[in-house]
Amino acid sequence: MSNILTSRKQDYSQWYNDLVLKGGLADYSAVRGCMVIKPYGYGLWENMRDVLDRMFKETGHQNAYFPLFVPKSLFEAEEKNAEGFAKECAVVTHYRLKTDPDNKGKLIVDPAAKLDEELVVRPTSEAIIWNTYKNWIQSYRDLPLLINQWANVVRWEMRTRLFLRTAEFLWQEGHTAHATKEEAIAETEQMLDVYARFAEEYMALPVIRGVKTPNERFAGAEDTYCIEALMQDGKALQAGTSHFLGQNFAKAFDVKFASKDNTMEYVWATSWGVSTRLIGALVMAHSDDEGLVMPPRIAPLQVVIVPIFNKDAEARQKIDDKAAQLIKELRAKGIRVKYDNDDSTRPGWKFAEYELKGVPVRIALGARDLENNQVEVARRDTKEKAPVSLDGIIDHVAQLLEEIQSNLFNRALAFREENTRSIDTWDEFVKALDETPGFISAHWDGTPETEEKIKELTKATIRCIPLNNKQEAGKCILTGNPSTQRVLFARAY
RNA sequence: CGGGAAGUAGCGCAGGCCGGUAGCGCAUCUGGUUUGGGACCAGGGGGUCGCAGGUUCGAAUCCUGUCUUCCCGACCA
Repeated sequence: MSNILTSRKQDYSQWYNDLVLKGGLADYSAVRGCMVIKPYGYGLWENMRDVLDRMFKETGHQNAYFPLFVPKSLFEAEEKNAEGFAKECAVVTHYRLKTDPDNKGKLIVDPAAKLDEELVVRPTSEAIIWNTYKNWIQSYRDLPLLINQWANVVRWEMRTRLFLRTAEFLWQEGHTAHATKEEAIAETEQMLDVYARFAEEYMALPVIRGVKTPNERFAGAEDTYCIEALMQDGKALQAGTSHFLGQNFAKAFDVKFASKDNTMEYVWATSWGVSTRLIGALVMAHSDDEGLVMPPRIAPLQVVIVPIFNKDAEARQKIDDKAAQLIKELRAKGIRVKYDNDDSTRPGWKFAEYELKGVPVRIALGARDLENNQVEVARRDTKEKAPVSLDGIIDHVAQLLEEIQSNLFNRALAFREENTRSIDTWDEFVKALDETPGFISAHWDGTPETEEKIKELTKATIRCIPLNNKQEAGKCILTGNPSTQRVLFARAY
């Protein structure tokens, strides 16, 4: 194990890679652009998934599963959606291999096994799902249809980065059908709210809720809502999206229902998703030069107990016994705890290792502590250490976990506020992007052309128009044309 | 897909120009001493040098192709 992490200042990208790889979240694989999610990273994803899944169910959704493959003819049915994803689709053209007659021990694609119709590996599942919904929806009584699926999808990206952009990723995608436009919009907003609450309350990640401009909209949507977060290098990251799809998919797949008035109407649709990209957001939002920093509520491991042994076997037994008791009591409180009594590494090594992994609370337990009826408690977020009496230690730890959770959120929020600037001139805008990156709140004349031009000139995009945005008259940062509100710009992942 | 860099033991690297028995540090294994911030001593194991061709008596080294990764662009959650 190499002990050296690249610092954020030195090379932010390398720091991120180091954390993901050395922190044991993921590994590269033999497949281009695809990563292996390791147990620690997958444990984190499981915790995130479990919370989200509960929130989805609490809002009336059910899980289902649809096929990985989408026949090309279905995929192309909704034109804009198909066009938007066409460039990055993996396509299955054959269903069989055979041994190579010219090269023993090797396989070739059997030309005789060509599919009549190619299968697209789903980059998103609207097509296959709406083709199915057609059969499930006849009457207004079948609505609303509220379905979520946990799945993998494939997008053949040109440039990949662990968790942030991989060719295959895990996500959930909700797909709902409604009788009215208003109800569908309410669903879109409700799910955005679920995502925002999840990000803020569980990931300790403050997010801006907003609406995308037409340029940045999901292919096939009428409106795309999003949550946007700010990373420590001042770049924005889209952490989740919720789309109001109008009747686009209903029309493309002919999904109609008989209303109460006995008229045939197209249903109104939404879709919404978050992915393993959230893990990338988590890493970049909270971690430091010592390693990962996990928010307690979703940390795979919340507390680690490190024994400090010495030669005295009797003292050792006492430490083991006390640790066993602490674990029992912490687990009774629902706290995820591990006792690391591996004798092949010394305490200092373990301290560094669990800091790298971002375990929120570390308890060191030695003979000296037991004599004083105390333990040493260290918190990962501030790296503070303090002796704590064994009387009431369980409550102390439980409370400390909550404190760390809110501290991480407050810290990230303060960072975002420090790095959100209101700017009114083009020169300052350009200068800020290079010198003090972050969110920039600025006026925009509302045209796609201007947005495109700004992107060309600065690589900054409009991250969103914040919900409940204050209306104020102003002049567009680029063109000087009149504007009615500020929008949020940033360079983004 | 364009530009740059790289692939040699689990990890990090040297060797390559000038072809001739594959090396170093960490990790690992065994034994011992240790344990309050990445321990120490002694001994051992592990690599067809990314892959495929070619040149050669002989290739990690020279040539061609190919795959993968990283960084910078274009694309994107």
